[in-house]
Amino acid sequence: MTPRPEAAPRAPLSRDRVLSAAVELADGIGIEALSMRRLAQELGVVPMALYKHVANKEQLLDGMVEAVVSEIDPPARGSDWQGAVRRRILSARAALLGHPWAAQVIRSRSGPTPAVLAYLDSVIGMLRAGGLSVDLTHHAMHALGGRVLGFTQEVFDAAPDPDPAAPAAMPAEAAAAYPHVAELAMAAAHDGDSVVGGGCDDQFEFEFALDLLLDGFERLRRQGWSSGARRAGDGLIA
Amino acid sequence: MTPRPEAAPRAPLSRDRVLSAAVELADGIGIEALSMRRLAQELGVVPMALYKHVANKEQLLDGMVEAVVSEIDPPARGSDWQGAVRRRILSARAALLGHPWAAQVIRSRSGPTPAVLAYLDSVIGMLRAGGLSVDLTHHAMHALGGRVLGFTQEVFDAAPDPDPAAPAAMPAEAAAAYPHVAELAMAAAHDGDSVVGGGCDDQFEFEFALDLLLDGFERLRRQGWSSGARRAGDGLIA
DNA sequence: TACGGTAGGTGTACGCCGTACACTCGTCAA
DNA sequence: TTGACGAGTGTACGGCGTACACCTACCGTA
Repeated sequence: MTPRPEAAPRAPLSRDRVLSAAVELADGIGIEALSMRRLAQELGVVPMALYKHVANKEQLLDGMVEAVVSEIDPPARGSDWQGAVRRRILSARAALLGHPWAAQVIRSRSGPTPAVLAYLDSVIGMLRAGGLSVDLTHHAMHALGGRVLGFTQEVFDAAPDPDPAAPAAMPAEAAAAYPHVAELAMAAAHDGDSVVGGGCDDQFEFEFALDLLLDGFERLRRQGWSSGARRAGDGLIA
Repeated sequence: MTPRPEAAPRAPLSRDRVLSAAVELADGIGIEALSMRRLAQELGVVPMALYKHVANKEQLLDGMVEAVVSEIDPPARGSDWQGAVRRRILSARAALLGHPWAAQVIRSRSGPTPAVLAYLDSVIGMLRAGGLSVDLTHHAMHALGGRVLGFTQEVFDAAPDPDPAAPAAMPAEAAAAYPHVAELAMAAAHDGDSVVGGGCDDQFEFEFALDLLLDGFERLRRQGWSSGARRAGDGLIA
């Protein structure tokens, strides 16, 4: 009667259990509050027990990234390259949207994890299949940057406003000092947009920028653009 | 003879001295190694002395951002709006390029500091003066995102390769698993580009993406685009 | 049945971190 | 002369990641 449930004997740890608990905890309390000690406590275990399953906190974060990136839908078939890439990127965005910490963690890693690499590989493949040259594909991937994984590229990481009831119509003194910002904030009155990036329609902003880039790539493809010609100067497009 | 230089009596601290020492130290040892204790030591002072000049580490970081952003050249006059915005953004990039930690710190702040706000205000003003509608300007600013301050938008923050002599031609096994990535890495042989973002010409990539966006804005302006019409779907441009 | 190796969980401890709080000491106005 | 004040100090606390030694339950083998 060794495994008798006299006091809920706690399931044994495993790397997967550690990682998914970490993801869930980060979702709940934020990545900056996620510590090895806090995670251990959540799992009903002493902190050092975690180190039997992950080498250190860095590797824990890597594992969390892998877990999240693996949720991205596989690529769909058919249709034009722009639509295909668009759908894939939007599904990446959807997958990462529930894990606001993921962008920051991925950016902070020094190199890509296998799942990220596989994802990037698939997007590159779609661009190539769409007829973009290696050269153009290369620059397109740089131009997309983190956006390829669905990251928003705001100046600030846009912590959700803790008090959405007072959307801060800009303190009037500030509005005078920064008139153009104030004009934008005023106009974005579809909800209380504070400065830039407060309460706008993130999804629309994301798709706007994405489509602008994809259209640009397609235009360059059609005209056989190559990075050899026309470097600096005014405008890539004649 | 109180201030006699018997042992280099150390200049008194000041907020400015603290901030500029912090900027210099972060440039030297990296932002993650910058601690209040380390900074104090650099200034020949006990850690708590810093707290007479900055409220806490958060405010220290804010002050560092202000210091760096204030280095951005003032806007130039004349010429078309694209050229003007382009030059301003490239000078922001130039200013922040010497402080690789700045992008990360700015992103991690929850709100904009005054200098950042003033800079954004000036860029918005240039777009408006160029004839973009409030609506289009708003979305353009979101599309630019951190790029408006010269941030690169790579998936990874691209720590400089500590061993540039071994540029990692991709381990062959990896090349097989990620063929499209390998193709790109191979082609970007103008130097040892590892994966995506290793050793490419960052300045070119930045200008490529920037010009693509600016051209897109101008195109939308010319056709009187408004976010009211044509939301989701395939392509912003008819 | 006895035994030795091993994998997983524990406990203690170290050196960092940010910073609260009480203090000393030099300067200067009244 | 005194007393307030601002700058720098010293000590201490709670948190962090994790090295290292330990215990213990389980296993295959002899």
